[in-house]
Amino acid sequence: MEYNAKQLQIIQVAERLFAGKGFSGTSIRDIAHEADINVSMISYYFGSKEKLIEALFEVRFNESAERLDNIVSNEDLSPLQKIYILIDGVIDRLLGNKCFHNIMLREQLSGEERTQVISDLIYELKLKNWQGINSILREGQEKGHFKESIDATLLSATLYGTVNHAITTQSFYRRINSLESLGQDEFDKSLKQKLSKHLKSIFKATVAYETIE
Amino acid sequence: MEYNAKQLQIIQVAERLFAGKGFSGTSIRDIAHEADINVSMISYYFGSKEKLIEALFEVRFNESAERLDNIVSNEDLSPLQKIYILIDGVIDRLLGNKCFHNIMLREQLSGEERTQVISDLIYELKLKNWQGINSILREGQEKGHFKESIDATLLSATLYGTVNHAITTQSFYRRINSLESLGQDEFDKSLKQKLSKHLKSIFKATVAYETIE
DNA sequence: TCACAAATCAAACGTTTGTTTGATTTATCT
DNA sequence: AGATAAATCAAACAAACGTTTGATTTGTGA
Repeated sequence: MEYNAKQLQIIQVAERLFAGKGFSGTSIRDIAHEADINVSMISYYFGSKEKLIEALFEVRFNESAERLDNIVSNEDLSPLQKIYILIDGVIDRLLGNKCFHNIMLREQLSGEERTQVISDLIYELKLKNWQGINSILREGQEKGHFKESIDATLLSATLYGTVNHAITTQSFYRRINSLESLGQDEFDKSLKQKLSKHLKSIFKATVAYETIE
Repeated sequence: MEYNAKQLQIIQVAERLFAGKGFSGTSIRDIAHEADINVSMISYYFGSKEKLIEALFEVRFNESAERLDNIVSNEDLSPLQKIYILIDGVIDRLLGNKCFHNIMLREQLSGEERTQVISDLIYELKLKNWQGINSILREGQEKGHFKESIDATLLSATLYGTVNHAITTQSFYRRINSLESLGQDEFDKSLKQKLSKHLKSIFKATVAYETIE
C-alpha cells in the first residue's frame, strides 16, 4: 500500500500520540486536532482507527525490511564482530524509533490481540531477528569461537530487554544520576555508548572463549 | 487504607482485565460484569476508576514492602551469594505477579502520567531496588570480590529487562521452541530455571573476578 | 471555462463511556 | 422486633467515543 504525504503526516502524529497515551487512550479527535485536520479525514483516508494503526505498523515494518541480512551474510566479518554490529544495530534502531517501539511494546503487553494483522507482523519481525542471532551464534560455534552452551532465546531477551528497559526508565536514571540538565540528544548519545559497551562485554563474556580477541 | 473482601475481589478482577486490555481499554462495565457486581459499586467503594487503579497499586506495593532489606543486611552471605538471591527474588516476583507487572510496565510506557500517586509509587520502588543492588555491588567492591568498573544502572536494566522481555514474549518463545504443549506452570518453572542460570552467569562474568568461587 | 473527481468541512449519528441518583434489599445492633 | 446503617440495584445522566452524512471547497484535465 502506498500512502500520500497527508496520510504519512497523520500516521506520524498518531504514532506520537499512541506512544504517549496508548491506542485506547488516544481519540481520533486528539489526532485530528494535533494533525490540524478534520476528524472525518481519518475514516476517509484509512477507513477506521484500527486500520490507521495497522497502516502505521505496515509503514514502519517496510522501512526496516533489509538490515539484518547484510550483517549475517557478510563474509569478511568474524562471528564476534557480527554480534557487535548486531548489538549496535538494535540499540540504534530502538533508540531511533522510540515512539514506534513504545507502541510495539504496548501491543505485546496486550493479551487480547486486537488485530491479527499486527500480531502477525510482530511475529514475523521477531522470527527474523531471532533467526539472525541464531545463525551468527551457530557460525561462531562451528568455527570454534563460541561456547557450545548458548541459549539464543535468552541472549535475545537480554539484548532487547536491556535496551527496552533502559529506554523505558530513562527519566528515572536521569534523576538518580543527576543528568537532568542534559538535552535529549546528548543523553541518547551517552546512553548508546554505555549500552553498547555493556552489552558487548556481556555477550563476549557469555559466548566467546577466553582466547578470542 | 484497609480494604474489605469485596473490594479486594474487585481489585483482583480489575488487575486481570487491566493487564489484558490496558486501563483505557477496560470499562468499569467489563470489571463489574467479570466480578459479578453492579457498576455503581466501583464508584461506591473506590470513588472512581482512577482511584481503583491507585488502590490496586497501593495494595500490591504494600504486599512487597520488606523483602530486599533482609538480603542486603544478612551478614552471613558473600556479595555474590547476595546477588544470586537477589536475581532469584526478582525472577520469582515478576513471574509470580505477571498481571500486576504487566500493568506497571504499561504505566511506565505512558508519557503523560495519569496519576502522580502511581508514578510516585513506581519511583519509590525503583529507587529501593536500585539502592539494594548498588549497596551489594559496593560491598563486593570493598571486599575486593567485584571489579571496580561496574555500572549498577545497566546491570539493573539487564536484570529487569531480561526477565520482563522473557515474560512478555513467552508465547513467541513457546512457539519457536515447540513448547506449546507445556502447561503454564511447567513452562514458568522451566523459564525460571533458565533465567536464573542465564542471569547468574552474566552477573558473575560481569562483576566478579575470575578467582572468585 | 466547464465538468468531474478529490479533499475538506461542520454537523449529526448511534454507542459506549464513567458517574450519579434514588429506591430497595440486606446486615447490624439495641 | 424495630431502627439505623451498609450494600446493592436498575435506571438515568452528560460527556466522549468512532463513524457517517451531505454540502462545500479545492484541484485537475479537457
